[in-house]
Amino acid sequence: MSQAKESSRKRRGAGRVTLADVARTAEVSAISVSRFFNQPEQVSPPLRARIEAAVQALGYVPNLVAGGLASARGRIVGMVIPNISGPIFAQTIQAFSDTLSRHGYQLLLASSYFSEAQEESAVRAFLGWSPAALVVTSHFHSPATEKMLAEADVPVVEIWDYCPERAPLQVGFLHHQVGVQACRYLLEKGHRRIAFVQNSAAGDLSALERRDGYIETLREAGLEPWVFVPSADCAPFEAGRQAMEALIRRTPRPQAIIFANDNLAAGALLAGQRAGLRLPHDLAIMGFGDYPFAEMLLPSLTTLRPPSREIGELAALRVLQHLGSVGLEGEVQRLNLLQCELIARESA
Amino acid sequence: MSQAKESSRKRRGAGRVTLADVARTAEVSAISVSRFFNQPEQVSPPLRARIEAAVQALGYVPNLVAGGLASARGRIVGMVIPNISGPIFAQTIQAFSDTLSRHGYQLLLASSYFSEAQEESAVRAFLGWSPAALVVTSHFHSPATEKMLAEADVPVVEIWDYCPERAPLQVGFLHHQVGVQACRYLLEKGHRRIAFVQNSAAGDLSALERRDGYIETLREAGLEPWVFVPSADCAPFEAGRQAMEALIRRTPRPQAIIFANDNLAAGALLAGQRAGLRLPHDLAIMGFGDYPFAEMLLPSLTTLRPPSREIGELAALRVLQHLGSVGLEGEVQRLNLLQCELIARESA
DNA sequence: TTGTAAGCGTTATCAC
DNA sequence: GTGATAACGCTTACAA
Repeated sequence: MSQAKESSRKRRGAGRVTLADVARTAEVSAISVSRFFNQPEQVSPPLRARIEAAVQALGYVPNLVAGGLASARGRIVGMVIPNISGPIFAQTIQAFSDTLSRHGYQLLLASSYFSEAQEESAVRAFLGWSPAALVVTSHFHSPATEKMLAEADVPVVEIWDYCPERAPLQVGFLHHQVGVQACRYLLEKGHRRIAFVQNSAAGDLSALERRDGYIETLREAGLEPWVFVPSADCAPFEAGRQAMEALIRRTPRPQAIIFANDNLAAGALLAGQRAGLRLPHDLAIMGFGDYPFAEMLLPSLTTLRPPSREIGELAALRVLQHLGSVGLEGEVQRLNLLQCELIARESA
Repeated sequence: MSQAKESSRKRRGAGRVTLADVARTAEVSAISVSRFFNQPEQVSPPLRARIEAAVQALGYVPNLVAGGLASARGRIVGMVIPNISGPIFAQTIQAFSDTLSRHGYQLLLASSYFSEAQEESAVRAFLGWSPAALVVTSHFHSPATEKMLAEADVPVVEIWDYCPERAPLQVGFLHHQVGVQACRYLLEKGHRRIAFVQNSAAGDLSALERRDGYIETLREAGLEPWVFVPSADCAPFEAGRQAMEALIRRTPRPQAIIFANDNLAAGALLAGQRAGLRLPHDLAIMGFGDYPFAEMLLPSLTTLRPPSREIGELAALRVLQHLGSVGLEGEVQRLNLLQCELIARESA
C-alpha cells in the first residue's frame, strides 16, 4: 500500500505493483521473485513462502510486456484466419486457444477474409509483439508476408491446407483429395452428369483445389467436368440458390452437384425443393464443411467433415512442443496430414 | 545489413532491426523515427521521406512490446467470451476484432466456457499485457475478477448483458426483456400452456434471466409457469430432444415451448417431427439466438435475434473513443442498450 | 520541428 | 541457491 504513494508520482505505469515492490516486501532480490514465477524449483522453500506471501499481499500481477521485452519471447501466439465467425474455423480457433491457454500462452487473433493484404498487415502487427509462434491459414501469402515469415525468428505453422514442399510446419489436409473423395462417392452411386459449384468468395483458393480434384477425377472416368461459377462475392446461401436454379434449367440436367461448401449446398437444397424437385431422387447434393446445420436439414446434407478441431489442437501441440512447453523426444513433427471424413446422409 | 553482424553478438533479440538502426540509416534521431510512426504530422516531409526509405530498406517492424513497456499502454485489447465457436459470440468477436484492427489495435482472446475461474485466469493473464482495454461477457464474475477489474487502470466493457447499475461500460441487451417478448408473442397467438426449457450449460446465467422474464409475464397473465430443466451439461441439441420427448408425454401437453436457445429448439423440432407432431399446428416452438440454421429448418424457426454484430461493433467503437483513437464530443457513452429482434417464422 | 537523457519492469549474465 | 548489474527497444519529459 505504501508503494502506491511512492510510485504514483512516477510519470507512467502509475500505481502498478512491480517485481521490485514484491522483492522489497519479501526482503529478497528482484531476480528471486522472477525465478519464483519462471523456475520455482530453483528457489528454496523459505524464500518461496516469503515471496508467495508478498505476492498475495500486494496483489502483484507480473508485467508480461516487460518480461517479453527482456527475454525477447512473449508468451503470446498470433493466428490469422480467413474469418472468425465461420463454423469451420471457429472450432479450430477454439481448440487452438484452449490448448494454448492451458499452458499459459495467449492468443492474438486477426481475420483476413481471404485477403492477402489484410493477412500481411496482421502478420506485421503480430510480429511487433515478438510472438512465440505464428499461425497462418493455407499457403497463399503475399510476397511481403512470405518474406516476413521467413526472416522473422519465429516458428510458423500453416494450417488448413497441407503442402509438404513448403518450409513451415504443416497441419492440415489435402483439399485436392477432398474433391476426389466427393467425386468418387458420386460416381460409385452411379451418377455421370456431376457438376461442381465454386465458392462465391473470390479469395477462397483452397476451394479451387477441391474443384481441381473433382475435375481430375471426372476426367479419369472419361467424363466431362461441369463447373458453375456464381456471381462474385454474393452471399453463399444466395449463391447456392442461384446456382441451383441455373443448373436445373439445363437439359439434360445434372444428376449430382458438389458445392464448394455447406452454405452453398443449403441454399441449393431449399431452392431445389421450392422448384419441386425430390431430393436426392431427382438430384444428389453434396457439400463441404459439415456445418452444424447439415444434419438438421431435410434431407440431411451429405458432406465432408474437415478436421477443424483436430487441426487447432495439433497445431497448438506442435507449437508447444517447439517452445519446449510440452515434452517430446526428438524433433517436432513438421508434416501433419489429417483426413476429411465423408459424412453420408440423405442428400446424396 | 551491416547492423546484422553488430547485433548478432547480442544475447537477445539477435538480428532484429531496431528503431536505432533506422535512425542511423536515415541519419536522424531515434525519437524522430518514433514520431514518424506515432505522430507523423509532427515530422517534416524531408525527414519523413528519409525515414520512410530507411524503414523500407531495412524492413523494419516496430517492436510493440518495447513500445508498450515504455508507454504503459499497449495497442492490444483483451476479450473474454464464453465460447468462441458458438454462432452468437463468433459474430461479436468478428465485428469487435475487425473494428479494432482497422484502428491498429489487436485482439487478445480467451474463452471462459461460462466458468468464473477460467475467466479470472484469463483476465489476470491479459492484465499482464497492460491492455488498452478489457472486454468481458455479462456481469457474473468471481470476487477476485471484480477486484482486478476495479483496481486495474484499464477501461472495462461488459457486453452481452445490460446492467446499468454496474460501473463498467455496458453494451448489451436485457435478457429479462427477451423472456418477456417471447412469452407475450405466444400469449398473443392465443397459447395458454407455455413451457420454458432451460439451457443445459449450467453456467449460462443470462439464460436464467430470460427464463425469469418468461415466468413473470406468465404470472401477470394469471397463468402458471412451467419450467423444464434438462440433464446438466448434456449436448444442447440432445437436451432439446430430451425436453421435447418429456414434455409432449404430459397431459395436457404444452401448446407452446420457449427454448433457452436455438440449438435446443432445433433438437426439439426434429424430435417433435419424429414423434409425428405437426408443427406448429400441434405445438409452437420458439428459440433464441437466430443461429444460421434457424431459417433452414422445416418448419423454419421463430426466434429472437440478439444484436451480436452490433454489440461487437459498438463495444469496439466505445473502446476506441475512450482511447481517443476515434474522435467524439463530450464523454464516452457508458450505457448502450440494444434490442433483440423477434424473427417470426413458421414454428410459432 | 528536432534532439538528449532517463526511464518503463523485467530477464540474462556473471559473480558469490 | 542468491544477488548485483546491465541490457531489451521504445517513449516520455524536457531542452534547443
